[in-house]
Amino acid sequence: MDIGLNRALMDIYGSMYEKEGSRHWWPAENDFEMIVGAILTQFVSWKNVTTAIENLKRENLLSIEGICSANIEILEELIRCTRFYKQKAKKLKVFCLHVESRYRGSLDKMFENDLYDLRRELLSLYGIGKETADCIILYAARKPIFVVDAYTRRVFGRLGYFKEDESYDNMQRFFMDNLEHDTELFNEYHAQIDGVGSKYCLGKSPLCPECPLSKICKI
DNA sequence: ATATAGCGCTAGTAAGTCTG
DNA sequence: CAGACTTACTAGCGCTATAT
Repeated sequence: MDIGLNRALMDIYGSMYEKEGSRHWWPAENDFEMIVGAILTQFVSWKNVTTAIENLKRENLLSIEGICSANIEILEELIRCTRFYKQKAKKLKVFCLHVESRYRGSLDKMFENDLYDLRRELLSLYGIGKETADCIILYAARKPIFVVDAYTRRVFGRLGYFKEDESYDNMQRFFMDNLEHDTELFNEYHAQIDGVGSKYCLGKSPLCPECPLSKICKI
């Protein structure tokens, strides 16, 4: 751990937190809803995910048994608003069938695995890449792993820490090497980056004057 | 004549992952 | 690596209808 970097990262965190307050991430009623959200939000804004989750709830399909037994075309229709709906319907099926067959439908049982075993297992499933796996580990299993994404790359790129095309692993290592491994900190830190990335640090015409990081930003 | 609200259209943008 | 997946929302624009 580099003490200077740790202090810089905690300063950045403090500036964001001070302006935004706690973000209470991830917004879901339970672990399973969180996981469904994580899969559906791939390359889609959160607003559309909310609609899809409401659809699933309305049809009483927002559960492992529900998804397992649901007709795939019905499922596709309910989550259509989250783009790539055919792939995503299949992804939900694959995940739920896996938990059903290997853990008798118990997420808690699955979460008893240690962090890196759980990560390997999630990554082996169709539809779960690094970001989704890490989101599930942090926000549902509540184990300390740092989630990075396109917002992280953009925000920290503009702060001068990352290249435009920095790899997922490099970004993740950067945070995990220089922060205390604490589930609550990782949770809130990612949520704060997400907030700044979607509210101020926009791709086109960012709103720098309002941004909590403007005083330490390079652009 | 000018202002403006409402509508339809287009282009750009949006929390990734898999396959070959 | 690039290509595939392949929807929804919205800002921005021109157009028209109605109000000043």
